Amino acid sequence: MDTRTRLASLLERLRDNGHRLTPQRVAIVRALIEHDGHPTVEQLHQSILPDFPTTSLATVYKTIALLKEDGEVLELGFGELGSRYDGRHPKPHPHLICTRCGAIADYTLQGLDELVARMAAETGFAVDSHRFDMFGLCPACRGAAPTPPTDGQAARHTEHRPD
Amino acid sequence: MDTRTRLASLLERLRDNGHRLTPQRVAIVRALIEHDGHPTVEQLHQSILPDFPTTSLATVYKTIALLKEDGEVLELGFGELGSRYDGRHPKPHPHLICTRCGAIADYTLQGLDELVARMAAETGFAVDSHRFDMFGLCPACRGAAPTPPTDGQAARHTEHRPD
DNA sequence: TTCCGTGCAAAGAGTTTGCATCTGT
DNA sequence: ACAGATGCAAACTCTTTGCACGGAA
Repeated sequence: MDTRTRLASLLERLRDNGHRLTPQRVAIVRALIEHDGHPTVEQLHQSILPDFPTTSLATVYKTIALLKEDGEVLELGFGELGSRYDGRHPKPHPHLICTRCGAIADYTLQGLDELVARMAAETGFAVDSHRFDMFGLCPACRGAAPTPPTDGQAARHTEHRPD
Repeated sequence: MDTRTRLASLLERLRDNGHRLTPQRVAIVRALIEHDGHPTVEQLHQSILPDFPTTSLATVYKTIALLKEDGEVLELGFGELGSRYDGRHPKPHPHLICTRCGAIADYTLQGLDELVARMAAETGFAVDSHRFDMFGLCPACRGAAPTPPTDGQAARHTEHRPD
């Protein structure tokens, strides 16, 4: 599904659920869908500020909350590191998170649902969602300086959340 | 490994790393190891209060931080729901979390390490840890009232974190 | 016109930190 | 004795909430 279709789908969903399509809301949803990656609330806020300079973080949070209610956005909370959102693929799936540059890659694991179902069956739990994250260094950061002390040579590629 | 051995092992580790074995610290580590489940900081704090009434939450956090540095405790952060700690099995492993009563069950998944290694190899990430959690209803909560409105009959078994 | 949404600021929760006072080693 | 630990309170971050004004339907 292309981003245009997905965007229309989300807006329609909001409208059908009795929510108003304010310009800010549309902009937030658009930013969420068009952002290639797993944006933070802060990043979404920043992307719409040029068009809507008075938009508050609270509004972004509220809009995302609406989408979460409908299961149209996947929230990846990382404790103190804040949360990332995926409005393109809201179904749970594995992620690879770079602990150095913050990049997050999606992974499609065949048979994961069956695996989860098997564990559920064995334990007697009625599982309805899951979370599978792996932490380490992304390909780019593996090649970069091991643990940059204070040098400014390694072209520290700026992916998301550089910390 | 029984809890007694594990406790001695952790205390030794702390001592070897140049940390002092204060009574509070020993009590916190003991509480962590002896707690059958995945205690919260609050729970650890409560368990040692009878013996050390002046102990502060900060001290509990600091002690856990030491163990985390040594990789001797597994931290399960749940965003707004706070964190749970596992001092018995610090190696990453799957968990089944009951969203109703808060119970957390461990699961030993054969071949998980190989699976993670395969995903790492395919994506080029250098994975050094992971997190695999499943959310749903535990066996006890499945049988209980679907979504207790206001009745007081269902013997709502008190596991951890009743929410 | 009527609610719902916005945006500001204040509140909240969990965790961390600063600092003076103790204490293990 | 001295470096390190404790414990209190303040600080911090991310997120939620209260409320008056503004705007979608």
